[in-house]
Amino acid sequence: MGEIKNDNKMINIYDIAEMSGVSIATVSRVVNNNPKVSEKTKAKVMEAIKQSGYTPNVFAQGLGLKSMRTIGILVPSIADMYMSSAVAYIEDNLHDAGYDCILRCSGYTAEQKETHIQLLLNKKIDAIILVGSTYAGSEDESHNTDYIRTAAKDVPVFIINGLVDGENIYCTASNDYQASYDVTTALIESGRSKILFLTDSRSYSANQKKKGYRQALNNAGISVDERMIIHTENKIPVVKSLLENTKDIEFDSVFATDDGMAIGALKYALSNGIDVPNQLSIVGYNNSNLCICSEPELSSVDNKIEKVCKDTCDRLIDILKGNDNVPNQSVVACKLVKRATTDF
Amino acid sequence: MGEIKNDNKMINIYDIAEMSGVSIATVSRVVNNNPKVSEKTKAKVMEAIKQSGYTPNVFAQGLGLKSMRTIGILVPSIADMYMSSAVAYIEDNLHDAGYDCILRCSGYTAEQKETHIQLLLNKKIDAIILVGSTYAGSEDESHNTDYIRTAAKDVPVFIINGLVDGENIYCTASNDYQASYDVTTALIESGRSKILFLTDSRSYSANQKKKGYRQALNNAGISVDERMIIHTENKIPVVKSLLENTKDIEFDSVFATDDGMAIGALKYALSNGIDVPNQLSIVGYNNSNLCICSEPELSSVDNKIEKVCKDTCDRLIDILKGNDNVPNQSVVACKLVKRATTDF
DNA sequence: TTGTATGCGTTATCAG
DNA sequence: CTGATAACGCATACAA
Repeated sequence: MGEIKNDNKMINIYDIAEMSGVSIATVSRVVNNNPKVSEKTKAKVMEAIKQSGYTPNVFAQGLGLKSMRTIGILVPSIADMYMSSAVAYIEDNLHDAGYDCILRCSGYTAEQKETHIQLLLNKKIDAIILVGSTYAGSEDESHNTDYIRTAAKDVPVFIINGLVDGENIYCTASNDYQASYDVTTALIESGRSKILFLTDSRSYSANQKKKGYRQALNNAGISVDERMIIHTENKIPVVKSLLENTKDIEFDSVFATDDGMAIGALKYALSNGIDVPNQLSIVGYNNSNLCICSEPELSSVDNKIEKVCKDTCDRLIDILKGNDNVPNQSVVACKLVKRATTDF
Repeated sequence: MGEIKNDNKMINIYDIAEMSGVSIATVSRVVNNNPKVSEKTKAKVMEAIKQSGYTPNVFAQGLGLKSMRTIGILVPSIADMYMSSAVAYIEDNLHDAGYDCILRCSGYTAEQKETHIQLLLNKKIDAIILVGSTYAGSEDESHNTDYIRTAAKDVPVFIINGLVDGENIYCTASNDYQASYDVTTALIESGRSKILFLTDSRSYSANQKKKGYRQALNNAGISVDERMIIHTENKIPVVKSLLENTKDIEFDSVFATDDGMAIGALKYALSNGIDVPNQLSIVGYNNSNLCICSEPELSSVDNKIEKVCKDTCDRLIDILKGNDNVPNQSVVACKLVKRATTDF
């Protein structure tokens, strides 16, 4: 047992050179599709490679090229549905372009994020992608994105759904401000005025949503009641019992920055005999599976994560090709998906 | 713009050696915590390292050690909730042990799986983890796990939720046979006899579930009606309309191999005025978020993915430490979570 | 305890 | 078009 000592000396470029009667330089040229090599010798070398099943040693390649064609992906939690689908799109795009992905889950605290980003940089990745606006700093502490600018001195940094200024930093975000403004406005136009805003985050994205909510109320001449803006956990039962214990403030609609919280509100309504959407309209965010699981099905904002990821990867690939005129920021429009928890 | 040419010559072991007035060998010893180095010189070197912010070049380390302490994770789709939570646990465990993870999403076809596993091997990872029983072969084609045995000649292969024989292959699976047997038996004992079995897969795991279902029926003296075993897609609306068009076969309960299909069945019941659980009992699998999203909430099998991942990583770390007596297979018990779609 | 010298497997720069 | 050979940055066996 356990005798898989893997002593089989890996075949290397010298072996191929010998087998095909050429120098290692020529083998290297063939492997790298260098045009200045005659068809004849190329054929010989290719044959030897095929026979032996040779593949170049990536460590040696990395040492020479200072790159292993690897991208670091940092995500607070891959178990989150929004993040995991983002990673799915990213991995797919990058893989097609010949890059591998190192995944790290950082958690949400500032310290964790900085530590993980540093560890990732040590791996000499070609670029880093930060998934989720949690990396884009929070409400009051605008300074705490400095660690991103520091990282950007080493490799290009790409942010999914956050906007951070800085050289070598590239951001793609869905237009959460506009989407949030539009949803709030639609609720108002459908006769609602007491709109509960539920969020679990103080990230860049959450702030954009909050701004859109405020602006829509302002534009409609409704003064913002700060008690209507509630920070909670993105967990169905937590939100449900939260609302059950919030009898002091009246609301005729709920707008949540994640579907989980919206479902919590829906559960609250169902178990308290509140008619949805007539007595209570509910809108979620992210257009996740939960939307079509609930009954009635949940209206939600589709934040076009696939497009955001595609844009990000396209620009990453451009940058790594050496392309110079790549825009630093881009914004993707969201889309409201109307289902049965709203009547507009 | 674009002037981030990164020309800053990376500081290397020679620089540190010079700065601290020692040889590179000594620096290397300090970096690797080699005990035979005096406290005094160690302090000097540490100081230089701290001053300069030096970190060893991982490519050079890899070239010498033939390892970059990296584990390859192969998963058919990271957007799947079950898989993404598995990857979350795996990444966490491995990270704590000082390993990084390369993630690849392979898709479900045999060809894709083989290609991706090969590409992963070329990266000279230290081990490979296959997440999901789709890698463990399907019903009829027992031979098609050979590509796993081939890979295992290069590096240890770990399978999450599948059992494949072979040297250097280590498997951890939840006991889906037993769980399925227990669920089916419970349904029977609560007075059901026409149990629809819904599945979207022919993987090892799906087969185990099917066997448990059959065995329970047999033991109860109920002959298996093959029409009750239905292969479909794990999509809520697909299953819902499937059942709406299946008026020819009667059923008083549904057991699905994934929560998504169970929710589809629930939706069918709700929209057709069928009382759940009285007229129709429903049990799902994976105990996902969907269970507490639906109304009534879904009974489901918790397959203890966290424990499965922990076991897998523990053994992986053991193996890579050179430990010899590591069991090849282990099985983790599932747990039925009773909610409102069943009355037992 | 410390230093010297060599190997690891490529890529790339020169000559030829 | 092809071949020597010098980096690349580190670990380590061997000397001292």
